[in-house]
Amino acid sequence: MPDTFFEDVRSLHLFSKMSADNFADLMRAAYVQNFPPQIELISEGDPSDFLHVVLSGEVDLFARWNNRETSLATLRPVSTFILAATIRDAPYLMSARTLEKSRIALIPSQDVRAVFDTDGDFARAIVAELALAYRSVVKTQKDLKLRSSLERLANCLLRQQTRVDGAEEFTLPYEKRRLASLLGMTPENLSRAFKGLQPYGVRVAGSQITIADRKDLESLAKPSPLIDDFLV
Amino acid sequence: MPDTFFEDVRSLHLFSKMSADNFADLMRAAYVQNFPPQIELISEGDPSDFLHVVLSGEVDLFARWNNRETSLATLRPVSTFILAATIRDAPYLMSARTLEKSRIALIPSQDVRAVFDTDGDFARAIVAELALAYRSVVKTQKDLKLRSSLERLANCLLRQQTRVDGAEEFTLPYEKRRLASLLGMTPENLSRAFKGLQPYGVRVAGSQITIADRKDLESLAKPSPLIDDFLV
DNA sequence: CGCTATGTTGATCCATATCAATAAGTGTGG
DNA sequence: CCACACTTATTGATATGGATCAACATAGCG
Repeated sequence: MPDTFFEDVRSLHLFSKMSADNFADLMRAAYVQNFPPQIELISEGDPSDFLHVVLSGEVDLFARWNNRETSLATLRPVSTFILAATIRDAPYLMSARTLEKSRIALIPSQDVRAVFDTDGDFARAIVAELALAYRSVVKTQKDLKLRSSLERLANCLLRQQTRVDGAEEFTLPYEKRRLASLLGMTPENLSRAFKGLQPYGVRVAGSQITIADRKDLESLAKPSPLIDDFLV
Repeated sequence: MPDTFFEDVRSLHLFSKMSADNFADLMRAAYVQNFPPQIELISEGDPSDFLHVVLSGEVDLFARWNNRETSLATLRPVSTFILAATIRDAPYLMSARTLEKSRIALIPSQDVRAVFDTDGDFARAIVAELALAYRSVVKTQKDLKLRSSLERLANCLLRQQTRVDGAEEFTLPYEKRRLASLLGMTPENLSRAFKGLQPYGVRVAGSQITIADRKDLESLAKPSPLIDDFLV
């Protein structure tokens, strides 16, 4: 009944190096579920009962406060989320919702913590994962505090272009309204920011982006590996 | 010659549970240095040669981009910094400077990674530390994206008051100009924000803050454990 | 005690949010 | 397959939070 999601999970850095026994322990009570779009998988403040793994589809991590809401990250297969909360046995800090039909694996948090307590390799894999996640949030914070919204958008487009191997034309992987939220601005402002990038050779048609001259856009964006490079 | 800083370092959660042997390995090439105020200890982009430990004094973590600068965190004794960069053997994402005369212990990063590779307990301690740090940055990001500067200041004051066990009057632990930067605003704007909190019972005299009625201030600040509580 | 850095205040400017209206997609059921 | 409804995107007008610039006050510090 649990289909072949084991391999997908196992393929993650987080789980690939642990012993088969420990992995089996983790998977014993794990299960997979299919969710339609726009389902709130977890809500901030809830106890972290499961470590989640996106197997297919797309998940939005967001946060609410005082009737406001902001998107913090987008997760695509195959990746885990809510690892820090699971480890600390602390409530979720973010909520998560499916953006499209998604398959999510759920691994009981107590099992994760139990294996973590005994398996040094697993602990080390978690360290690598958390350190990467930490650095990623720090970069986002620098982006938010040091750049204007126009600069953030410019750099975001350059990062996207890099992800598609520098192709001059590509499709935005987000709905614009969500992109605005991720970048910390309103949808209206994003529309205007796109226009503001026209003088730098950015063409927008729906979700199709064309960057006529990367150098030109870079002259405005001033990308930095210490903010924009995923791997650093 | 290396004085008694061993115990201070050992007392940290990060090191308290590891074996004496492994701790000795870590300390073998470690050393302590005294720095005057305003010394830049590390610069973003530099390779992470040392894990740093603040033994006394005060350290500012900040970042620069395009001639702008922002403070990201303040470190007080006894705490480590640059752990994620050390673990990943990646360049620092933040710069650090002493704010006052400070004693800093420097532990070679390669030793940290070596012990990390063999000592599961140490790896687990690092996980706990990183998970906490990660959650702390996420909270800051929510604060930045969901709140206005007035709300950020109000909540910051409430957090400070909590740190001093709810005393009605306390001293700001930061220079105002740095507080402004931490909160993502200009010094001028911070001045005005303090005035904006007067109607909520906040009195400011230099760095002395008086909160006449916490409830009143909370009605504006709407503090949330998922943003403002250190431990959650 | 004076110098320099920090903090305050006021005037103005600018970026971004908000509000409102329209247009363009997207999906659904007849 | 089209028509309708609903959501998303754009555009314009306006408001406002926050930045900038400039002057002055204040407080540390040598």
